[in-house]
Amino acid sequence: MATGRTHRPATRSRGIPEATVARLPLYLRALTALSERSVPTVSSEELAAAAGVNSAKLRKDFSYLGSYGTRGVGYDVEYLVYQISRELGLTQDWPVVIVGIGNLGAALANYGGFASRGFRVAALIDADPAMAGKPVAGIPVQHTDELEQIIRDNGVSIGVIATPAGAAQQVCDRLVAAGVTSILNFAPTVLTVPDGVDVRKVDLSIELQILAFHEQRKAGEETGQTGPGSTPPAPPARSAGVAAERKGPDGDVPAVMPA
Amino acid sequence: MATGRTHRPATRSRGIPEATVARLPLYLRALTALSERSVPTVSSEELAAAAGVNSAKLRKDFSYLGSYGTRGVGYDVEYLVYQISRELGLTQDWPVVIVGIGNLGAALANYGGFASRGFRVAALIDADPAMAGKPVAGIPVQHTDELEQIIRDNGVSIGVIATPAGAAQQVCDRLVAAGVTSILNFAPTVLTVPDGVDVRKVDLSIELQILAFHEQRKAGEETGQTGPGSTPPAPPARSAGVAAERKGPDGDVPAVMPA
DNA sequence: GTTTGTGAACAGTTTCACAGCT
DNA sequence: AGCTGTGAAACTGTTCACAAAC
Repeated sequence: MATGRTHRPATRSRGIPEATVARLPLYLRALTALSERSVPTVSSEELAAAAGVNSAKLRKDFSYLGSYGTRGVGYDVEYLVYQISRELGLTQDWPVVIVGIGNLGAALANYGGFASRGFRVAALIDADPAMAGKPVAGIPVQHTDELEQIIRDNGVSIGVIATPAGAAQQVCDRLVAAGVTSILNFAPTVLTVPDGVDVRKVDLSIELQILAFHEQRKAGEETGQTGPGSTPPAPPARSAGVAAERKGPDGDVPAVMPA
Repeated sequence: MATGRTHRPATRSRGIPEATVARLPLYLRALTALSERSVPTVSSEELAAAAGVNSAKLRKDFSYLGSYGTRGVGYDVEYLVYQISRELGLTQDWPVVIVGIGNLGAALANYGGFASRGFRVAALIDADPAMAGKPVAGIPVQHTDELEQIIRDNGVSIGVIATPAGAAQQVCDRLVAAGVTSILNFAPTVLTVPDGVDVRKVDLSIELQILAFHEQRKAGEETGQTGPGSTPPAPPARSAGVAAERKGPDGDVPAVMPA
């Protein structure tokens, strides 16, 4: 076994299945919209439609939280908003730091949905000394040297990494050492963290590749073809032992096929 | 049944499980890194470690693609890069449009990982006439009026929505009507699309809420408490019929608990 | 001896369908 | 009559463990 865990152990936290937890924010958003329109109660059918899931799933999900509905009537919107908020831990506020204030980090800092819902941007941190003091989204950027201090002074337990891939693991290690136990990673790298630290990743490039897979399938269905017949698949070296005849001195991969 | 599907039908596409498809980009990234270091072969154990999964899972995943390894040796890096790229449809290039060039849209346009791996930003589109013509990441922003024209002229089948939530469904409808069949949605809304259109969403706020849930659980374990005892849970109105006594005239929800 | 590929066991998730409460 | 809450069934995904290939 290696130095640290890479994946959280799918911890069926407190009896609530992970898949359910991942949907609670969706329900909460739909409920908040209903609440703003002063809708008093909602049925599982209506709420499920608003959240984009089916109603049986929604009822099962809510059953893990307790019996918060009324048979023959539906769910009290306000009450459910409160219960889900509480379950998600949104009745307290969570100071977060964003590390890496490039294009993406700045966009995140400016993102409204961040500030709402109990999350507060406690600090913006960047390695570039030239950025120090410059305000982004009204918050002055601080230098990476201050990272540990900032984490401790603000009691930060959630960190957002928006650095280049090369810096992400190092930043992650420092965040964890300073006491952060939840990390949202936007850098395209696999982070290794100790047990007890949660990592979630958001990866644009991965999402696009998944879409491309399905897109290709759709196209292939129409024409009966699997893909465009470009270079034929180079067969793996068949001679025993050394299998690396094909790799040229430049070591460059045609992974992306420029054309 | 409503006007359109909200969820793709979990289509176990071409025999490859969805969960496996979602990990292929991860393997590809790890393999590309190995390839750049001119590593000729890799074992399932090593590659799994680099991708942050366990080796049994990786072998099972690869078994869906075919038998591309050599027992006693491992996998040929170059060959596997090619096979996965092809499976994901990355041997062709995919023109994408980004709609909504605010902070986030601009960050996405500037994101390097976008341009690599077969994705090409074909156009940037924004509703603000003042932005039209202004170059972002070297690409001039075009007005929403041109959307249909752009999609068709460039044969775009993948669209990225980075607009405010309120505009997202409308933009989505126009993209779909113009021929887009895969959408990556950054707006915090549930999109409704017809059958045959894939939607993937990236939602910062949801990810943070999931982290908060686990974070709260960790805190609760230490102290034996479930949460901070703020306002006691308002009981659901017990009288039959009208259940909305508590909602004030401003209709604002205490979902977020300012303190 | 090493490492893949895979059937079989296990675990988690979704859907069904209906009993039970209002 | 209407809608929730939930066992049971069906399905999907993961892990185990070992035979087969090198």
